[in-house]
Amino acid sequence: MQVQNSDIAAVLDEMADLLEIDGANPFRVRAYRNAARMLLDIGKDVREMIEAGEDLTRLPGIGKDLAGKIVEIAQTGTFSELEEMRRKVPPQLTELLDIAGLGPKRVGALYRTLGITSSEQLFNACKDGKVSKLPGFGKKTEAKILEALQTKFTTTQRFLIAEAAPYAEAIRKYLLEVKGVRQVVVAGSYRRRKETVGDLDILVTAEPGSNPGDLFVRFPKVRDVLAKGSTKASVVLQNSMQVDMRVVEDESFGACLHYFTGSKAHNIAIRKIAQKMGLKINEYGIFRGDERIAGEEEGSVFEILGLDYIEPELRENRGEVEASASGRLPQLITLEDLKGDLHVHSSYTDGSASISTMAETAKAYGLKYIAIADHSRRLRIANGLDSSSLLKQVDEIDKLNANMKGFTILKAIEVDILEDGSLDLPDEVLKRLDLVVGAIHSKFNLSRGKQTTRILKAMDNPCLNILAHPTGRILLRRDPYDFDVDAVIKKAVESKVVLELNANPHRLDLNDVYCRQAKEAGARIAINTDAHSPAEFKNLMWGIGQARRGWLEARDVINTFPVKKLMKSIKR
DNA sequence: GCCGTTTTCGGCCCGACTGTTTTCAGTCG
Repeated sequence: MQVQNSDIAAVLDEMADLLEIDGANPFRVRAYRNAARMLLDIGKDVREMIEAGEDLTRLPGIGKDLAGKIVEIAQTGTFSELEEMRRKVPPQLTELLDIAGLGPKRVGALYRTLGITSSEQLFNACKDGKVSKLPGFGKKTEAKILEALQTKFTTTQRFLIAEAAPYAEAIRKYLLEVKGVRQVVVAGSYRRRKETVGDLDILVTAEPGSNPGDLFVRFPKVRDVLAKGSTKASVVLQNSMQVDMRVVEDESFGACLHYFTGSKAHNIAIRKIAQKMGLKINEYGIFRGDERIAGEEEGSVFEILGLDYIEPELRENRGEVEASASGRLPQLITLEDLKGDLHVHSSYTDGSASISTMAETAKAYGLKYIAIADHSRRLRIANGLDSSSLLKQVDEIDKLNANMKGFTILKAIEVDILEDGSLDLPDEVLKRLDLVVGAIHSKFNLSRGKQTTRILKAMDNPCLNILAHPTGRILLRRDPYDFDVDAVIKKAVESKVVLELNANPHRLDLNDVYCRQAKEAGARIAINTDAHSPAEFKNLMWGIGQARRGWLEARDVINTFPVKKLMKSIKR
């Protein structure tokens, strides 16, 4: 297994944790954390950069020191200072940081005074009343730790954005009915359309005197109230999702919305610019000295700093601030730009509805075409089509199209890419179709080399038009298969094979970073639902969210084209 | 540990809530 960026990031993050527990300079800790985050964001394989002799100090936040350490990690999986630190601070301590209410200072104190290194030891120490006697700890803290340990309270659980959406909407509606409440907006990673969210951040403006927090903590699905003040409250829902609510004055609404939309890294970048201009930004507004000069509208935050408005999906400090300053922000794709869906299933295989029902539903969603791309014969479990059933389907589609007005059903297949890189149906049959979507549904565990060769070979087949869910990940459940994404993107550019952004909220594959990498390399994307039922067309919104996070514009996405242009441009 | 139109040292985003204190440290976002 090759060392990936995420492996290097994990090692740097561990160092940051241990340094923090050891009481190191917080800015030094931040340097490690920033470096770890940057590695996850750049969309370039650092190991390959090293092999190519590239200068790592040109990466943001990487100086001579960290560059050397990253090289060492890439070669050995660790670095000498971390090994030294592990001898000084037991690495198991980092697990205690996951306990709610325990941060590096307290974990360090528990270790130094009581020698605690595991949650079991911590549990016993609390039971014996030893923890409450430590300076800085008390009875309440001890009880909180015990409760957290007993309920196995984890703050690290994440939820698919589509899972969080019904809760976000329900809480929004609930709060809007509270007397005196004027505005309710769900901010945070939900507003940035991140593929998974750790919590919900809700921003409220209300008449003076009304107290939305009182009702917020009584929302029916609340399990625990973590904190409740006059302007801020936090609760945990029955499904363990944390929800934070913040009440602000109207005059601060814009600044607060920007602040609570984040990301943290984006906010820091914005505040640095303000600082250079002698201004101060906080969640209440933009200030010159004590004078508030803006804050009611979110747009004013950018305007005052001389920046173009940055859409929430871009706010990750991945270059959007610089692009905004120089007028180079992308014109992000919107849901309305989509004209069709090129990956739709029917009851011919594992879909729940007939071709005509899927077509009618797509039409009702405002689409002008869909491609019926059912499974091929290899996928027995899904009743995959052989050549003759596929040709029957082709006949049915021809008949349906004869009676369609202003809508086209394209003839397609989601053909299995077999282990050797060949396609699961003969070329003569595939050539009868309007387009061919290829996908991997087996042998996920091939070696990196073999998996890459398999995909590249499939892309060499001129029948193939679209590579479906290219990395094969299932969010929160299954990692992507191991292959060389850079090579596949390069091949997509050369071969004109389109890469799919699968809009199913469990997949969202390609992800944001790869979408952007593909766009910059000159590859084209198709945003497809992979719908197995009529209800799944609504998933296009999650695909659009991820596409926008990947800086995609309408021209990068082929199913924004009218059907004629689409058919012309998909030809290889 | 990084960084530089206050450039090789001295900064590094900012504030709310809690609990343990009696003015503040720790945690969290």
